[in-house]
Amino acid sequence: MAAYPFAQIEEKWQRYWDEHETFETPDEPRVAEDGTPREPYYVLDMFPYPSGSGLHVGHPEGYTATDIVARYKRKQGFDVLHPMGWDAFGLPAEQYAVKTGTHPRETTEQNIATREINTTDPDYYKWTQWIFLKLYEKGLAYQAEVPVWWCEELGTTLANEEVIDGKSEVGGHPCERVPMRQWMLKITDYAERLLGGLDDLDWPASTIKMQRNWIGKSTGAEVDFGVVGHPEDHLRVFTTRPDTLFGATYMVLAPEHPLVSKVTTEKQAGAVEDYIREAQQKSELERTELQDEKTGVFTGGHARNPVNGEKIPIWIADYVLATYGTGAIMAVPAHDERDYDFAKKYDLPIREVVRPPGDADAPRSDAPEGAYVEKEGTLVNSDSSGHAVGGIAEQGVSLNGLSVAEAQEKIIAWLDDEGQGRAATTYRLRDWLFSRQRFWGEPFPILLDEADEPKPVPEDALPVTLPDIDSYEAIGSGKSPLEGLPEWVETNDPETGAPMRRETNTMPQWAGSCWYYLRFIDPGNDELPVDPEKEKRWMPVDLYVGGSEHAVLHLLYARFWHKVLYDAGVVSTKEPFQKLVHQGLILGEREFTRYLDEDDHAVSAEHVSDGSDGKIDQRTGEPVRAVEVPKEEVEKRGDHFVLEADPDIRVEARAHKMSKSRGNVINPDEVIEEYGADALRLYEMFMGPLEQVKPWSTDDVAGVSRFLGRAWRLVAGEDARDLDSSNALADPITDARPSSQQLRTLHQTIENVTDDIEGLRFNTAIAALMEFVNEARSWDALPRGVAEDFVLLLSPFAPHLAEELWQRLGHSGSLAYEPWPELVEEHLEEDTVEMAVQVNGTVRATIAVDAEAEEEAVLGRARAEENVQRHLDGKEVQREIYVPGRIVNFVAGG
RNA sequence: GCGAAAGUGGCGGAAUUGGUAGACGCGCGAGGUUUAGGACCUCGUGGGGGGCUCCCCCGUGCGGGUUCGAGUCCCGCCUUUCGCACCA
Repeated sequence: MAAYPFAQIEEKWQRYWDEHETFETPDEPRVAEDGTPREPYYVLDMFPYPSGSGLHVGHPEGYTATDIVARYKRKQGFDVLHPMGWDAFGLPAEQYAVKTGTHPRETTEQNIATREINTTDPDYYKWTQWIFLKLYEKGLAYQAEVPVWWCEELGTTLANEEVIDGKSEVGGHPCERVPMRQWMLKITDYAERLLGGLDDLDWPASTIKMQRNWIGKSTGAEVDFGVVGHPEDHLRVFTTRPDTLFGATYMVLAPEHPLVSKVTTEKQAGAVEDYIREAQQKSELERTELQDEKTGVFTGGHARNPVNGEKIPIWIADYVLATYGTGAIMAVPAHDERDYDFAKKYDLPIREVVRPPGDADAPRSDAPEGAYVEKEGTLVNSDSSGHAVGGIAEQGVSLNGLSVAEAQEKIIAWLDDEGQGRAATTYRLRDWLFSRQRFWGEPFPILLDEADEPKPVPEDALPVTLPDIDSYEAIGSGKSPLEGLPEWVETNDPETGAPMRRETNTMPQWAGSCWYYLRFIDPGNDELPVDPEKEKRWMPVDLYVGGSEHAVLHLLYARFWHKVLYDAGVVSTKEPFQKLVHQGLILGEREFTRYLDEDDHAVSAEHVSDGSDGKIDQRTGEPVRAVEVPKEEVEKRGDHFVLEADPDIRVEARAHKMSKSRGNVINPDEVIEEYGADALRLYEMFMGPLEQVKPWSTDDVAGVSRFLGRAWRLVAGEDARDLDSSNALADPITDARPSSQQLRTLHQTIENVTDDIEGLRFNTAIAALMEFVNEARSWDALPRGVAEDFVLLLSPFAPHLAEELWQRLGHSGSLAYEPWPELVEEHLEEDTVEMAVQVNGTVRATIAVDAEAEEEAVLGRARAEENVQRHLDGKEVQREIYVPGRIVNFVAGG
């Protein structure tokens, strides 16, 4: 039998909330009893985003946390907006999973029905298109030819990750890089603001850092190098170390650099072409992963260093990325590790120009081993001031003797004066490739004329809806499936009537989720994405909870759109999400694994490591296979778990990510079936800190379920078996005044639970509620007022049970808007306190002393303790440490 | 390779201003209750030791240090997890 009748209780109260629209968020602020309007509080979960592993208990974790905060804030007198919705675009095959993915609302209640939004609803994506038009009007959406992987056999384009060794991951068909017309969003225009905006956000430091790294701001200089034999051209490089210009002994271009063919000499043409072809076959993944050995070829051409007129060779190498900076670098092997490796391999000259601090005077004929990359030291070998620099400047420049910082400043000024360079900032962030050749996405509100010139669809013609078709399959040749629907594609210019074609690419998955938090505020508006008054009232989102896998993509894209909407006057805040928390992953139950080699001999776990093709015995390189071991056959020896039957064989003990293939997925529906939604909520929060990765343990769910049963019986009575035993109360519920001891227990609980919810420490908040119940069960009688406050404290965590108990305590309505119990400090005060007495830092006794006791009296009591005397015997007390209410420490020696 | 976070009982985790380490829960043990129980109740539970209402020693990844006092602060390692990975 269940610990308490949760099934009846939960069904009853879910129906009640639904019928009474208990959690409806009003558009107009509610007014508190004293006439002041309630403050708004906006708490939001990231859109459910279905994955291949289907529905599992990780899903409700974030929702439960936000639901607890929402319920708590309502009791604190806030108007709370806590909506839910889903993003169904992008993954048609998983739409069913998306729908079941929203099912966890059973655990978070149907408090959202009237604000539900769905990105695939034309009434929603009308405004996604509207926002795209704003981007377009501002010149932030443009078309460009971008190389993408194209697979002829599969008839589709593929992402970088889907191509290995120039072949498709699926089927192994050959692929090639083809430039295609793509829509791009100019997120780079906002790089600086996206960076600056991070400063004032209450976000996890790691996420802020990831965004900073992603944006990747570098400051330095652009420098123009002349091309020998081509006076009309120059090679522009970006460098963060312009101080090392005199140390540049060669240049390297990315294989895709536009000037490669021009600088290549006839003699080198064959080698260069071969190299470029090879580089093209590699995916970007390979180019970066196979980093062990750098490769490159000499073009035969030379460049001229603007600071000294030196003629240096031009190479091409794929360690220089076409997409970063200018796609060309000056190589300073003495002060850059990559350049150093390359110079060593191809025997290129290395010239030291920054001498590390400490050996400034040491004369050096040979370049030192390795690259010195620190920015401390003194410039050497950097002087062209005695002469004109041929064709560039009348007078050279000297950096010798300067620090790195001084040298940078001086050389940038000199380059600027001579027109050969300038201070510059570069970002790693690239413009956002915004089009997909898929059916299931938002259509672009764009028409193309006969010359392929885009023209926006007028606002009043939105939305541009997807056609109603059965087959979503690709039609080949790199075209969107929409292209095969002439009746949809062919249209007329609504202004001139001229024949036009619709843009057939669709928007990527991220589009709809870039602004959904605004739509929740005003879901039915057909005039605007969101009403400005309402936007002002609710924004920004006060608490945003979601997985860290979106740390860069969604959170960066949404911030970008938000800033564009701010510039367009649509929103009043510069940042959308004020406070952000990532819930930690929930892993499967802990498993014990042993390993067997091919002959079924046991292999101790410490010898097993990851091979290229699964687990191997690292001593022999032989493959091993994993076998699960029941936990009864395992014991702990020292730091490791071993087989009970053979203690020399270690087993691996760890929890794994839930996945269908591993078969360790816990389904929340089954947990709810057995223990109820309140128990599931409570357990998910009790497991540990919200942000932390935690292993699931079904046994532990039983523990919190027992606690709920004890709470139920504490208030409803030991005999309360089901709802039919009417509105029974426990006999010991009394109308007598609570004792000071009872008040102290209650108010300690109020203090702990309140502080812990504020800090999102739900695990310790629940522990405090458990302590209350453990204590209260020993009382002869439970005063009604104490019981009521306890039920209110419990209610954010176990709302169904709390409502039922609240009703049994004599209330007719929901407790959802009952005020949160207030802490009364004086109830916390204790008459006596326990203090530890130490001798030389080790506890030798504890004494109960009057809370008001004077230091001397306490020390006297402490000294009088028998065990303290024993340890002080024959010693002289040199010092007495007294920390009121906490500790006494006698420091004795001799 | 670089960066960040974290290492506490058999397990999940408490103890974030240095002040009685192990709250709370699981598991385990003993007892009670029950026709029965994967229910409920009571007590115990870091390890070791003793002459066992009590006392002693050891104990928060490892090695040093600061302090009357360190899980907490400092220095140096080790391990794990998560990011980033030629960004000039």
